Amino acid sequence: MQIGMVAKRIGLSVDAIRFYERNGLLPAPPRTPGGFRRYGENEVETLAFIRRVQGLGFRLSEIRALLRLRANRLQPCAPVQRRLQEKLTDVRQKLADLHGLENELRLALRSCKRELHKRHAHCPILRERNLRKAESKSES
Amino acid sequence: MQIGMVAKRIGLSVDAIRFYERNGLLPAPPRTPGGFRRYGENEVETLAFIRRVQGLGFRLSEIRALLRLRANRLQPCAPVQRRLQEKLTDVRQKLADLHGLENELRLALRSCKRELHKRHAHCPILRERNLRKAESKSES
DNA sequence: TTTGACTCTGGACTATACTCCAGGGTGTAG
DNA sequence: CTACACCCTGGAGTATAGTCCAGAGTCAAA
Repeated sequence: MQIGMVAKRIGLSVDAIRFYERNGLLPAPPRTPGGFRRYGENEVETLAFIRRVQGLGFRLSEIRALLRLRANRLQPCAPVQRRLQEKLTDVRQKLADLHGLENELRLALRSCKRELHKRHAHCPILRERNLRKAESKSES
Repeated sequence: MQIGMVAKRIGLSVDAIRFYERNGLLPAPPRTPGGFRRYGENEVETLAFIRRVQGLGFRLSEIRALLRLRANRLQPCAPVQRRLQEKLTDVRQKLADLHGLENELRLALRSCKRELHKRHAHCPILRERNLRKAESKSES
């Protein structure tokens, strides 16, 4: 199978596959005498694996580590578990951050709407002194 | 006030402030005869504004637009409201995505743990055929 | 006047995960 | 044999939000 076919089957670009090879995620495959890469099902599986764990939020450097684990056939589960746990912690942190952000945005939006109701021309978001603290003496 | 002082007060790097100037977020301030930037409270407020809305998850290109709104003193609230609403929608989308991700990670982790209990040596994450579908005939 | 801290510019560099391109070669069907 | 689709390499470019640097100049105090 040549690279374009693999790309189509997995749903990646040809460039992406070559990029993975250059960056040590996919081993260099055998070539035709003319230099074309020839892939088998193994490589396709590896690429599918990459896509899948990428979908789990791992970045390529982390996937590289996972692939090394996968390469030696001992396949120890514990390190993977540790990584998953770390990733889960990350995700939960991000969730908390985003919840906070959502709240701030809701408040900001609400103050904006109140302002419109009162038919004031000035926006409380733009005029920051209304929101933070009244440190505004030196207003140009 | 010179740039280092402003940087310290706002909690930005000197380079970041110059970067904002280069990129049209902060107007070019007056200079000393020797070429040093001289800032007043106005600029400090603008930088505080930048930090604040950046904390609300806006990126610099969006902040640039907000600053333009802020510059003409009409200060229309409605466009700001629209942007806040869009940003809120974004954030909620991201939250949903992350919740999904969290769930997937939890499941992956659980299957990993089950496997350890059973004292199997192979990790279900690394051996993807256990998770996807059993299309494994051509296993090298 | 000298010192030391600060500032100036332009440009290169960081990380991420690729994409796009030119200029050339290959594989295969008709 | 010729066309045409496909592939090769190396390098540049994309977006984001800055950081880091050299080499030079400036400011204020002692």
